[in-house]
Amino acid sequence: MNIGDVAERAGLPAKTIRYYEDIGLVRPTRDANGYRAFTEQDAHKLIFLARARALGFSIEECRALLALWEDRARASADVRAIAKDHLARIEEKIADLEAMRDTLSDLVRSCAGDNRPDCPILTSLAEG
Amino acid sequence: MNIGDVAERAGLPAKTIRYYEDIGLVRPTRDANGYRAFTEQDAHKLIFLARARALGFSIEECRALLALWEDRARASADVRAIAKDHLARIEEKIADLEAMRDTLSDLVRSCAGDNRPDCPILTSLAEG
DNA sequence: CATAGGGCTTCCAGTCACTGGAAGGTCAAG
DNA sequence: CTTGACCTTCCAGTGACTGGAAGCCCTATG
Repeated sequence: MNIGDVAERAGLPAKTIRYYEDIGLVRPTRDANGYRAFTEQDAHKLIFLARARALGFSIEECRALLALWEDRARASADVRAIAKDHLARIEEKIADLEAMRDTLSDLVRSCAGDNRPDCPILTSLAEG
Repeated sequence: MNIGDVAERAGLPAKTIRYYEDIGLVRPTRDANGYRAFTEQDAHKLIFLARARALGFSIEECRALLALWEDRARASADVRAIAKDHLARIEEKIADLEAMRDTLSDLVRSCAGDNRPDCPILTSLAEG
């Protein structure tokens, strides 16, 4: 398979896949013409990566998950620990964003949004 | 005021303030010894910036907000538009993160997390 | 007067995960 | 034979800092 084929199958840009090779997440061989040759297994790996990335796992977490995936003697506890940590970070982020959203929507609601200069948004940023 | 003083007042690292000077958000003068000399106005600007950044506004949005803040002839509509756009992006992010959280917490819940290799998290990443 | 420490300066490099673009090789169709 | 889609490498840029090295400045103490 050429890079374009796996790219389509994984739903990832070819550039991203080249990058994944650079950092050692996939190791395709090469055809005589220098083109990357992806196996079916490589394609599965990339699909796995695309899904893990879509769930917000960092590249290093993906690397760890891939290693566990390929390790038949893994303990599911190790996988679960990674996912749990990640879940906790996501929940933190959501809480942070919700706090921003609440403040911002209050401010947006309180601002007339007309031609006049008076603006509670600016006042709040200036005065706390 | 030296950089350390404004840093403490604004709650920003000195490094960040130097960076803000680099990109033209503040323009302190210099003392004879080369130290940055911040005025009371600079301090207020930095406090404004710190608050806007804490609400998640990008640097370019902060630049625009700062310009509006300093423009007595501004229309509050312009400020409100920036805030509303930002609010919409935050709401998108929250929705994305909530989708991740929901999927992840299902997966974490379904995984035994013991010594055995069977892991629904990996299965789901591999098979969709 | 020397020195020790803290704060200040600049500049360079690294972060994360790509992304864009230039310059050029390869391949299949018409 | 040419066109156009694909592939290659390499370099640089993104956003918003952050870390670190090398060195100057200021104050306080011995």
